Amino acid sequence: MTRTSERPIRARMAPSPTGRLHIGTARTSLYNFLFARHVGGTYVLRIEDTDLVRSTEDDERDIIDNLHWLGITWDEGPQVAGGEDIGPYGPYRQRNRSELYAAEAARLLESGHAYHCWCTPEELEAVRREQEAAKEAPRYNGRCLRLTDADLAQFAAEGRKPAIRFQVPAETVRFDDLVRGEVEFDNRLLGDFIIVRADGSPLYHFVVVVDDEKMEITHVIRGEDHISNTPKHIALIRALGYREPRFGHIPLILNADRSKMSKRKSQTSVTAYREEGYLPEAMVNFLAFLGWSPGTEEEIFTLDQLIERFDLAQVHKGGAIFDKDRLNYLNGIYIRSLTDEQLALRLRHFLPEALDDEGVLRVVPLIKERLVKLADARELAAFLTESDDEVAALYDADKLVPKGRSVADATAALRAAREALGELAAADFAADVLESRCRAEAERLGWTAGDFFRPLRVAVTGRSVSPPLFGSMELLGRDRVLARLDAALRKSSLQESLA
RNA sequence: GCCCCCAUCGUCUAGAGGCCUAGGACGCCACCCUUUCAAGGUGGAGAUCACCGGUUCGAAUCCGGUUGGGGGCACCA
Repeated sequence: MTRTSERPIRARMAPSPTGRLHIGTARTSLYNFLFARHVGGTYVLRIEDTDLVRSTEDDERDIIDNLHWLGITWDEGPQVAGGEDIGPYGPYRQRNRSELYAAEAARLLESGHAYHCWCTPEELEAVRREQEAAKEAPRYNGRCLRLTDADLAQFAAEGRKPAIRFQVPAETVRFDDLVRGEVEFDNRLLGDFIIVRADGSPLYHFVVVVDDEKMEITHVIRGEDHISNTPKHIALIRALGYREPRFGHIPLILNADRSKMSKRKSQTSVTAYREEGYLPEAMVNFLAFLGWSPGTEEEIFTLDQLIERFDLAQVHKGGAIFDKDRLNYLNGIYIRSLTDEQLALRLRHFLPEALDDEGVLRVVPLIKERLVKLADARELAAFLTESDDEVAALYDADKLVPKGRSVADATAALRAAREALGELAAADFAADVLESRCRAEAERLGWTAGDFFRPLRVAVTGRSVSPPLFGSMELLGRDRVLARLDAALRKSSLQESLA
């Protein structure tokens, strides 16, 4: 066997644009990336779009954009979705490599490693159903291996077009998996499989082998769901006279019920997490630790630190549940590690246009340590862009009145605050001034500060949970604060008179 | 059904024969701080290392079996 370890190291990610970038694909891409960068190898992006019906340019764009967003870079591949597709080992979209696959399939036909299969999908489906009913392994029965000239003439007369099927050699295949060690499989258990459809388009197991060879890939790191497919790939590699790459199968990311992470049971698209306001740094840190750990108690790592520390030998064998609580925790850590300016920049698209850049920057100190996700800023800062009427619509006695107090009490508190703050000039509407004034009022009325602040908070923000009260008042400004206090006063006096 | 893979607190994990009466983190609970909520601080509950046999003076760590879970077996990737 060729000693692949002596070839320059080349790894690849091979997403299929038949859906948004999947969390699992992102993690596999990340591990490949960390591996390639750690060893100083070359990293290649190949688009696996052999399924022309399901592949879309939108999905390719989503995948490439999100890979970039995560900070994953590559040396070869289509750099821009829908863009040019050239490079030293290009093209990198499989739809642009069909001549190559046709030629390699022809070689297999010629050498007798593959044969034409005239069975229709319906016929195959019927056989499969019979096998399942008989509790047998569902695999091809080899019918087209034993065709007579008469059969052939008949198919031709019917106008049938043949698919090309690979004849799997009866042998035991072994390989040394980079994360699992020695794996053995008896290929006699496999049925011959299709490598080219009747319409001439090639299938995954075939193209992946051809491309990995032609692109000189030395290390194939992929999800564990492919470990059972590896013997097929090795059989193909041998039949085609290719060099065998090293294989490494990483554990799967799981749904809460421990099944393979799927769209039905979990949120799997990276775009969705991005839109919720997860930071790429947090996502990368989180994903890296789903199946790998540096062997120490450190847990916060930048991409560069991950590259430095990553080692396939420390990748786990068991699958890991996607734990959103932990992602949330990490996201909070990364959000709080940003400067106010950096955070304001990232928050821009999550906040209403009505809040200008200066406005965003001014709310940041108030909401920063309250954000789990960037999108949380919308609710936290809503009181700033909502009109006084909108805020007033949120008032109700339940919120306005502190526990153990009456509506009359709340009214008294609001009135006291209204009068005290009304005496201040707009220029004096600063958090520290507002706070000392309000505390003085609370003391004068014999209220605890906490109780006294509650009606004010609801009056000013419409909510019983809000960013720090006086900072919020400062941002709102004198006129709007007083208007809201007045509105709350009307509401509570009204309720008082009704009571 | 057959084959392959896996197995430490609810979750992510440390652990590569004695350092483990199993460590950290998330989550949970309590307290502190405190104008709400957070953030932060302190403490706590939480794992007979799936089970059963071996090997060994000694096993979470090595071996075998059992059980459980997952994955694969497409003219999807």
